[in-house]
Amino acid sequence: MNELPKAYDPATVEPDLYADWDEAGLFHAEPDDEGEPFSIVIPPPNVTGSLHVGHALDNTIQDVIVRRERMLGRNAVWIPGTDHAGIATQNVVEKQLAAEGTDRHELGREAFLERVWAFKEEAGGTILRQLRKLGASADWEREVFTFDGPRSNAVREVFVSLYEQGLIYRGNRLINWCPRCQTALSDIEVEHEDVRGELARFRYPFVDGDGGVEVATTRAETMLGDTAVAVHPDDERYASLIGRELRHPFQDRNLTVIADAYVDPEFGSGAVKITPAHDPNDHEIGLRHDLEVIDIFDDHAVTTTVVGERFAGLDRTDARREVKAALDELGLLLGVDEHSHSVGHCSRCSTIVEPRLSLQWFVTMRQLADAAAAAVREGRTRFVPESQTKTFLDWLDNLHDWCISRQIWWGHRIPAWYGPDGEIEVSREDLDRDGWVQDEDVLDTWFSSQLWPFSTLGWEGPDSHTPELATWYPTSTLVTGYDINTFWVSRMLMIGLWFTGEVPFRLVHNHGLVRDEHGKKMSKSFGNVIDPLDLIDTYGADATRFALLRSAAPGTDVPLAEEWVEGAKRFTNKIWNVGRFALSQLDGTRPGPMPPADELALEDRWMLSRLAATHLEVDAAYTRYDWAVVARGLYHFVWDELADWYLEAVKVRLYGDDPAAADAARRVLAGVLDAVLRLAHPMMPFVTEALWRALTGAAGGRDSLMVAAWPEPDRSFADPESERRFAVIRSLVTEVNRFRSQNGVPPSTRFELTVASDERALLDGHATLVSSLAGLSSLRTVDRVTERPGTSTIRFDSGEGQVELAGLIDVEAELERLNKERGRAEADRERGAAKLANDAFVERAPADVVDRERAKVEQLSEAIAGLDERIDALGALER
RNA sequence: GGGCACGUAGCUCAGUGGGAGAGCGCUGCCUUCACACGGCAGAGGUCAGAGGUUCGAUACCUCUCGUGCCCA
Repeated sequence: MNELPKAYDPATVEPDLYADWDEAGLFHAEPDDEGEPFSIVIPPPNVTGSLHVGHALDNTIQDVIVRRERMLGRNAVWIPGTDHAGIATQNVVEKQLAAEGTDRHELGREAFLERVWAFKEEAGGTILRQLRKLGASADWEREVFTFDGPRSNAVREVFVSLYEQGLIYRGNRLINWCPRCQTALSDIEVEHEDVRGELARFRYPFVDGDGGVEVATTRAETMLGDTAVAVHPDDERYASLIGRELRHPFQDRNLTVIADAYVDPEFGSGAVKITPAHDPNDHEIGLRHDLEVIDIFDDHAVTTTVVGERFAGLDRTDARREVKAALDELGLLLGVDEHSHSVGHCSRCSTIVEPRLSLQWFVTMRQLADAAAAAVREGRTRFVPESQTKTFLDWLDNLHDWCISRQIWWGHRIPAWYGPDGEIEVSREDLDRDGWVQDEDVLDTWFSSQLWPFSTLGWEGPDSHTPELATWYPTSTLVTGYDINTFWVSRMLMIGLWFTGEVPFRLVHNHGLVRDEHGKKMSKSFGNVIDPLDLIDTYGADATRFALLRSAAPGTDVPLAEEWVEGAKRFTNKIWNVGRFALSQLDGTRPGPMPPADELALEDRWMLSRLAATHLEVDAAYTRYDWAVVARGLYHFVWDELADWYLEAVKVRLYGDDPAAADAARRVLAGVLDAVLRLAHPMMPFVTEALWRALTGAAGGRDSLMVAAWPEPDRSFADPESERRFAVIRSLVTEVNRFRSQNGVPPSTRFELTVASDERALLDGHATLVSSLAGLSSLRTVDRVTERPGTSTIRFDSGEGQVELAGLIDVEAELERLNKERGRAEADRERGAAKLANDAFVERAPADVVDRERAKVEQLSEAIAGLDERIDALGALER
C-alpha cells in the first residue's frame, strides 16, 4: 500500500507535476475570475540571458508570493516576459559579427536588425524555459516582450506625449560616452570603481612675470582642453591672483584664474584646472563663467588635431604619458604621486567612460521625480524592508535629467524626424516626406521597461481600457534586488504615476544579492559562480528554492553554497519520509476534522499546540515577506517536533491494540500533515504536492494542492499546559539517552527505570509512552529514590530516576572501553605536552599553533579526569 | 568626502532590556520495523573594543577599530 520510494527523487516527481499544473491551466488567470485581484509583473530578464542564481532568488520569491495568494483565494496573476536589452544584446551579436570578420556597418541597419531578431528567436526563450524548471507558476499565456508590437506602441505614445508636454527635449549637453559601445549612457549606466591612479602636479606659468599656479590632476591629458584655472573665492593664498592670465604651454591660448565656490581649497594646491568638455563639475563651472569648451577626443576617445600635432592621434593613456613628458621637458611638471580615486566605467563593457559634450535626447525629471517622491512619502507605494525608502527618496531628490538616446540600432527608434531646414517633428505616425529623415538613434532600454507594469496589461495609450488593466493595475507587489531600485523601480514609479495617475505597484519587495558562502560576489573570473540549473538537476527545485529562501533574511544579502542546497535536499527528503511513514500508517484515513478533545492524547495536544504556534509564526512571516523566518519555522517544526517527537510518540497507539486510540492518532497525524504541506507548499511546491495527492487521494489537474485553500490557524489548539507536560516527558527521555550515551548502553538494550518526580501522576499516566520513547522495559514511580552502590542516578527537569547497573552494563567491557579511550587521550596529551616542553617549538612555531596545542592539552586533561571518575565508579561496582 | 548597513560558535547567519541560539562543519556511539539524504549524545562563544544609560546591556546611546555597499 505504500508505493512511495524510500528516498525522495525530485527528477522523477518535478517535471510531471509541473506539466500537470500547466495542462490544467492552474497558472492562468482571467480578469473576471473570482477573488480579490493580486498581480505581479516579472522584472523582465534580458531576452538573450540565461538563468543565474540572482534570477533564481528573485523568481522564487515571486513564485512563493503568488502561490500563497492563489491559495488564499485571490485572483492572482504573475505576468512573465523578457527585455530586449538594447546594448547588451547588440553587443552579443556584434561580437558574433566580429568573429565572422564583419561588423554592423558593413551589414547595414536592416540586415543587422534581422540578424538580431533571428538571434532573439533562437536564444530568446531560454531563460523563461529555465524558470519553469524552478517551478515558476507564471501565466505563460500572457508572456510579453518589451520590443513587441503593443509594448512598442506604448513606448512611442509615451515619448511623443512627454515631448508634447515639454518634458522631453533635445540638447547639446555633457553626457557619459562609452568609446567602445559608441553610445551615450545615462548616469546610472556608469559604475564608479576605485582605481589606483596618479595625481600629477604641474604649473601653468603666468603670461606676465615669473612663476605660475600649481594645479593637480588625475587626468593630465585633459589639460589639452583646459580653458581656465579655478580657486576658491575665500582662499587668501590666491585672492590676489584672481583674474590673472596663465599661458597654456602647448597651445596658443591663455587661461584666466577664476573664483568659484566649487573648488575645495584643501585638495591639492587649492587651484583646479578646468576642462569644461570632459568633466561634469568643470562643465558646470564653465557654464557659470562662460568658458570655452574644447572637446579634445573623437568617438573612440582618441585625441584629435585640435590638441596640436604632437599630441594628436593618441588614446587616453598615451596622451597622458606624452603630456607629462612634455611638461617635464619644459620644467613645468612638479611631481606625480600615487592616488586612488573613483573612475566611471561602462556598466555593459567596463570601458572607462568619457564625459563628452553631445547632442542627445533628454527627459526632464524634476516634476516626475517630485510626484514619485510624494507618492512614496504618502505611503501609496511601500518598501519592504522599509529601510530602502530613505535611500530611494534621497536619490529622487538628486536626480539629473535623463539621457535617453543611444547610438545603437537594437531598440525602439526615436520617433523624431528632421526636415531639410533643420525642423524637428516628433510624431506618433511614421513620417514619409521628401527630404526628411528619422533620427538614427534608439531609446534607452529602461525607457521601455519603465512602462512594464501597465504595458504588460495592455496599455498602449490613454484610450486603452483593457479588463486586465481594470483588474490588475496597480499591480500588487514588485520583487527586485535593492540594486535595481534606482535603475528601474524609480522610473516605473515616475512614469506610471504620470501616465496612469496611479502608482504602478503598491509594494516593492527588495531582496539582497546572492553571494557565495563567504559573502563574496559571484563572478566568472573569481570562479565562484553557482549555476542554479545544476542545483536543480542535482538537488531538485524545492531544495534550490528552500536553500535560497532560508538565507533570505530581510535587508541582507543572500549567501549560498552548494552544501547548503544539499542540506535543503535532506530536508525535502525528511518531509518525504514523514509523509511516507504517515501514509503507511493512515490506512486510508483522510485529513478531516480533529477528534474531539477527550479523544486526544497528550502528544496530540502538544503537537496541535505546536502546529498552531508554528502556523501563526509562519503565516505572519509570510505576510511580511520574511522568508528566512518562514523557512526556519517550517524546518524546525517538521524536523525537530513532528518527526523527532510526534512520530515516535504516536507509534505507541498506532502499533497498540486500542483501535479507537489508533484511529484518533491517525486523524491527528493526517490533519497535521495536511496543514504542514499546505503551509510549506509556496516554498516547496513539488514535494508537498506529491505527498498531498497521496494523502488526500487528489486526482491532480484542478484537484491540486496548488489551488487548495490556505489553512486557517486554529488558536483553540494552543495548549501551554500540554506543552509543559510534554516537556517533562521529553526531558526524562533526553536524560535517559544521555545516560545511554555516556555508559555505552545501546538503544536496543531495555532496562527498568525507577523514578521519583513532582509529576508522578503524569508519568504514571504515560508510562507506556515514556517507556517506548526511552526504550525502557518498564517505568516505576516511587516517592523517593536513594542513591546506593550499583545504581546510577538520572536527573531530569522534575525529578530523578534510578537505574540498576548490574547486568545492564557489561562492567568489564565498559571498563575496557573506557580504559582504551583513556589510553588514547593520555597518549594524545603526552604528545602535546612533549611538544610544549620543547622550547624550539614554543618559540618558533606560529603563536596560534602553540595556542591551539595548549588548548588541546588542557582539554584532554579534563577529558581524562572525567574518564577517571567513571572508571572509579565502575570499579566500585565490580567489587 | 557624504550616506547607509554590518562586526554573535571553525564557516554562514538568526536573535532579544533579564536564560547565548540555528544550519553546516567537528567528536563519540548506534545499520532500533519513515528516513544512514538517518538516529542519539557531545565539544565549541570576553556577543569587535572602550565608555555611558539602567537594578540589570550581546541588545539602547557615544566614541574607537574593522568590513561591506551606495552616492559624489
